[in-house]
Amino acid sequence: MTASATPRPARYWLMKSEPEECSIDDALAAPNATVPWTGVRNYQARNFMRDDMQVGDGVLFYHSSCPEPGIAGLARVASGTRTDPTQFDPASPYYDPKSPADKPRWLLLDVQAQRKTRVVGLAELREHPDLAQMRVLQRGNRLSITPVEPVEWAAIMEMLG
DNA sequence: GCCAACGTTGGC
DNA sequence: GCCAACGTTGGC
Repeated sequence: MTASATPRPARYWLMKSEPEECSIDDALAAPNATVPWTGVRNYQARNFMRDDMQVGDGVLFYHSSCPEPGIAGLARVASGTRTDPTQFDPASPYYDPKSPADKPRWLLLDVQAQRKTRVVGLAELREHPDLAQMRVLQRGNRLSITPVEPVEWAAIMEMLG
């Protein structure tokens, strides 16, 4: 008899992307609306991908470093991790000459865009009491991937209607 | 363009 | 292992 793995409850994440590089529109226009999440160069964010994110997890697609920063769409984790090839590409802005070819430092996973939303900006997010602890709203937050609590996800779904 | 916050680097 | 210097992020 085979032990059937009990799927863990869905988790939720916020992933930042500069829309000039890959906007929610760009992701939706990609084949199968799926894009490889290249360029993560922070160990904590990498470890989230490697250790905690699973196919099917919900993703808030966040636009950063742009005129209207905020949540701009919904997506899902669409693959497990694999080597991020941009770390070995000298022409890439994400090139990491210190990453050993036989032991790559950096990983990526696929993200499948589901839909574009209205932009929910930081000011609006800060108004919601359930979001007071949200990682992306904390002072000095710089992580490009952060966990989102179920209560926070629910509040944002409600804001989106 | 400013600047606060944070992670990384590297000398010691 | 400490910690100052430096580079990057990212909202404003």
